[in-house]
Amino acid sequence: MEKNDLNTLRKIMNEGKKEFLKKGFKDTSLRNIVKQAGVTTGAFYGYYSDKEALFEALVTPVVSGLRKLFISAQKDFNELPADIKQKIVYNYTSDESKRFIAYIYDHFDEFKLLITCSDGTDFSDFVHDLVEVEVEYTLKFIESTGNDALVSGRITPELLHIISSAYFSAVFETVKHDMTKEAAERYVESLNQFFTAGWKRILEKDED
Amino acid sequence: MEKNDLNTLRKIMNEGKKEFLKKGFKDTSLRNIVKQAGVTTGAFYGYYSDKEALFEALVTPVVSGLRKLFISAQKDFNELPADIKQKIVYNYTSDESKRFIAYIYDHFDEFKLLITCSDGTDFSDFVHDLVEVEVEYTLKFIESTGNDALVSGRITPELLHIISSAYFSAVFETVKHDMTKEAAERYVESLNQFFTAGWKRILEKDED
Amino acid sequence: MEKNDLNTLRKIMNEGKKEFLKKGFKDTSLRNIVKQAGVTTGAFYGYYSDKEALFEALVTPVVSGLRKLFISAQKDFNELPADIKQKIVYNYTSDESKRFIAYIYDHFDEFKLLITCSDGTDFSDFVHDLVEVEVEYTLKFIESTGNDALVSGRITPELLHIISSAYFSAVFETVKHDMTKEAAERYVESLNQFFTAGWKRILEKDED
Amino acid sequence: MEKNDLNTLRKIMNEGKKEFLKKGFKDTSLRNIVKQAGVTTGAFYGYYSDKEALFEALVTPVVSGLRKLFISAQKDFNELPADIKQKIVYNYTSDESKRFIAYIYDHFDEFKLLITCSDGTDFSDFVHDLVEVEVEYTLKFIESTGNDALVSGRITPELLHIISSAYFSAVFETVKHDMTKEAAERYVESLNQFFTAGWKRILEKDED
DNA sequence: GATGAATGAGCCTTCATTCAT
DNA sequence: TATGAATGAAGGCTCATTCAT
Repeated sequence: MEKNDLNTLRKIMNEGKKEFLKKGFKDTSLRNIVKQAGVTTGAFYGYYSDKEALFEALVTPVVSGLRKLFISAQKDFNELPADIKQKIVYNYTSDESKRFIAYIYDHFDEFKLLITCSDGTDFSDFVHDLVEVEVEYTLKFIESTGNDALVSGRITPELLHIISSAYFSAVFETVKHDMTKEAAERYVESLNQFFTAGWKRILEKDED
Repeated sequence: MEKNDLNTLRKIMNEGKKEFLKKGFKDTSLRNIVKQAGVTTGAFYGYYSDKEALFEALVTPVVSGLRKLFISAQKDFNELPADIKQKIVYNYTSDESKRFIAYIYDHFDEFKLLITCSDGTDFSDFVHDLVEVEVEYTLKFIESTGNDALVSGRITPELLHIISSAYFSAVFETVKHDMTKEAAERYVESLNQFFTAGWKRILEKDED
Repeated sequence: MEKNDLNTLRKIMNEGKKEFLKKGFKDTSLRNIVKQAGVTTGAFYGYYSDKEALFEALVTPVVSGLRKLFISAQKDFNELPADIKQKIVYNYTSDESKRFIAYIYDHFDEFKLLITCSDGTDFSDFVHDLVEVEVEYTLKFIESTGNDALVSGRITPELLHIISSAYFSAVFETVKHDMTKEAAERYVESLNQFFTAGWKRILEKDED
Repeated sequence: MEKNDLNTLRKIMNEGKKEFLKKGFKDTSLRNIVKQAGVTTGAFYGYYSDKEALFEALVTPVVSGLRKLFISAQKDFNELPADIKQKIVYNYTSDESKRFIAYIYDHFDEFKLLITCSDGTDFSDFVHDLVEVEVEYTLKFIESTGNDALVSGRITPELLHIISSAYFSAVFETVKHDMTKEAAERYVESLNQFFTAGWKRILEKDED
């Protein structure tokens, strides 16, 4: 029984993933999943309450995994003394990016699902979540270092949101384009340099 | 009613737009469009070959309009002497952005359609086109100014692609979030400063 | 077109009626109706919003027809002078019954549907409606003739309800058992005599 | 839990009763019963062959209990000398009714099941049985007392059936409406007076 | 006795599209 | 041009029941 249970569930998950990847959430039919998996619709509903529940099951672990990874990195950094933060912020970002990319490439299919095939699910803009976390911690960082960008109005939360969105969009382009992990690392490194310059520019006083 | 009868096509387009905006391309049913428009399915098929053709008709003009605007700006700039280009590049970008934003806000619904409701159509990533144009012209710019970023491998087309994607994603966040035109202009201005810094950083020699 | 329209609708109604009659509302499947009717599911939904809508369409005309007939008879009687009412009440009932039975037998299938096959629909206790009308008018009759049965508490609305239910149940037994119209008339006539005696008994003073 | 584990059968019966009462036989799903009962489908099928078998088990004891009670009362009465029967028939009915009501209220849920939730089962008109018994004994009574109602054709078995149906319908309205036992007793007493008058009327010679 | 995964036919309903008029 | 009835495949999902363990 144990063996068979795992098999059916595994088959459903595997084929579900494949189908979602191939056609996207909305155009994937349950019937097709179970047919490909060689099981019946009834069997499916023994495991999941509906199509979205399967998608969720496929994707939730990595969503919260990434989120946890990301938040803990932000938290750890945030708890450092202000002067240290100031000094290491860009290097820290670089290290963090590497772990971020590593995590993504350890669960590539799932991120592909999230980025490319999630329309019609609750995950259709999961990036938004990350953006919000980043914005939150960026605000904390700016405040804690005594930077005047916020109080002067040079930066607003909305602007941070937009910049952050730009950043994550760029990062997930690696997934959209099926880059190799190595390429992704290289590009994100460059991207970081690019963004670092940007951050420096808007965190420092205007000199237009 | 007489006046209303006059334009079946207009009614289809209006209601189609409304429905697509409300539910997205895939979840919009043709029957609902024609019902709302007060016409029949048969009438619809007199104008469009299918549901996607209507979406296309709604969106194609602004897609190519923006594309044309964008390309001509890039072309005009590209045809300037290298030293001039070098000097004015960032100001030029700023002006171009304003026209870009103006165009978007003159056709806000259509861009909303493209950004938010196009999943399932050929326009699901229409930004890609713009990115490619930008990459193409950025390459030309770099080459024509004798910058060594490309030959040194510091920059690759893929990296340009990613940065460009980031930029356009950010720009279209204004649409996603229903910003006012004025807010959008402000944010994109800031965004430009941010990206300008980035460009400077990666176009200049490494100094890590 | 007219001819075909009528045919499809008629076929759906006819076969729907047959199927409902054969299996009852809940056990009748739409698929079977349309299959028997030689049309498609899509065609069905052009006419009715769902299975219950078809049942309703089949049955509503006679439900309200009978109700109207019944109410108007009750009203007419109720508007007579009290002494006349007193005198003719039982004969009046007899005449009314005949028209009632006539109406039922003019729409026998529909009443069979209502009595035997309506479980799961809003008509599952349509008799209740008739009972309430009868109770309402019986109360008026008792009051208007100065009878003390109500004020003395010898009769209550609940008791009237029960007796009325008994009466209509009995009447519709004719349908349940597929009696001929002639048999039905005879039985209801006897039933009326039976109930008349009962009414006399409880409307008159207790003499236990 | 230990105690709870002790009686799988009881749990099935309890939850089955609850579910049938809540949704009716057809709309009750076996899966839901076993889920509520905290047992498995397999366990269920160890006790009952199918869903209807459970319903039957729930309801059969009281059906035959009532039947037995009813038949024995009828038999006892029937075995009395004709002249005695004649004299006491209506009082006898009254006493019998009390025991009848008592029995119903001792098994209220089961009767509710029978009256309100049995559609789709063989018990959907369990009253029929009682009616037939009553008709049978009424015929015997009429014959044994030498009444000419039958031979004269004034009364027929079908008429008896209808009147009997009316009576039992009325009695079970108490269950349909969740009357208290006391109210039920009162109403049935009134009902008996009502029906007694009716019986007298049709057993005696016509005098219209 | 009991498990509970699996069956698979069946349910109602929606859809883009066609076509005779 | 326009009608709108009809198509019929496909959708997600539920169900009583079985059976290997």
